[in-house]
Amino acid sequence: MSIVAPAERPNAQTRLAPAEREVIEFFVNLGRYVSLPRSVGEIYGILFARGEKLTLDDLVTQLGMSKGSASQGLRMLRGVGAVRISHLPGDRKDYYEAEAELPHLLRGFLRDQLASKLDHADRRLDRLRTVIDDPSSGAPDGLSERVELLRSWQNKIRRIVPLVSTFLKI
Amino acid sequence: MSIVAPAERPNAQTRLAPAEREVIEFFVNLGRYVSLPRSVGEIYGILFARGEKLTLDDLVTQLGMSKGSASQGLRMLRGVGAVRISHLPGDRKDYYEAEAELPHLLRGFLRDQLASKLDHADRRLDRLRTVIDDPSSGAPDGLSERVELLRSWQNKIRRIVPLVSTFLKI
DNA sequence: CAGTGTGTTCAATTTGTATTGAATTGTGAA
DNA sequence: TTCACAATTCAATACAAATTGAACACACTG
Repeated sequence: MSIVAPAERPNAQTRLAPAEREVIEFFVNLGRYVSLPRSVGEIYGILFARGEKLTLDDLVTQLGMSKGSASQGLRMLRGVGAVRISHLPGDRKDYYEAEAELPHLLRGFLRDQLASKLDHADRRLDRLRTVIDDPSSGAPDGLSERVELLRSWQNKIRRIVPLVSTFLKI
Repeated sequence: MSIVAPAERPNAQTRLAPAEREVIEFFVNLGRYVSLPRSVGEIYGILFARGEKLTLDDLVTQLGMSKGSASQGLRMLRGVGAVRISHLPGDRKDYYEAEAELPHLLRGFLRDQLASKLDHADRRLDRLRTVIDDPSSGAPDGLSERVELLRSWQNKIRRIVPLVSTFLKI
């Protein structure tokens, strides 16, 4: 009985140049701060490092990740405008490249992420107020004042967004 | 053989007033945006809702969480200055209350979280540059220019922080 | 001291999130 | 149509993070 050596599966990361690996790790780290999955950071990282258009299949082989991950990661990145999609004539593949302009990236983030979250918090605060105003809700002393404080925070934050936007010339 | 009914363990959440539950959920949600564990949001939430000093044991019984969670959650909240600790004469317990002033909270966040992360990114960028400058790193064409772009982002973000701070009168 | 009432630690468990890959859908070409 | 290829979906799995609770450490008290 002979023992078959495990197939030499070339760990995909191996073929990346050191410089590329470093850039990828940079974005993976950056993504962690906003709790993005590693795969998303990797995808943006390699697109940023290469500075050229890559296909889903390129990502799969170069990064050694599954098609599923690549597909979902690209969807997220498209969603916030961090990658652009394009096509080559006579080629059915989708080609992706990194959007590297900070203003563009931030605009996407402010619009898609922050705005919707602020709205959600608004609705939640409204509901909170009606609950508290109901005498049977058992609201502790002074709670409604503290909730008004929350609303004033909310308003301040809303006024900051355009301030930051103009500073960044978005 | 008689079947003993399961002990009537009053689900701790039950004793919370509706208004309190609503406030707690608000902060749990808020915390999710910055990926804080639910327990942390709950702790800050009940402290905010009550507006009075509570002990670790109060949190355990009122929120129905373990001592371990309460202890660790409080440590984190203390760390960013979101709760204040105090003591009563002749009482060994620690009493906690929520810091409800936005400026104070943001100051803690900016200092402890953002600043250290920007520094970390700085170091990472420096390393990235040295790697790229090494000709054997296999850096793709134009990468060093794109990395310089990253540095300019970084600088812009650094200039925004004081801007926001003054606007919020921190 | 021993005893009691605190808060903390951390290995084990539970819960939650990301990733995989086979099945599926969509689409253009022949 | 059917074929061939590309991307997406999603149930199963692997992985990561939060929570538990019992053991521990500490410090005041009698």
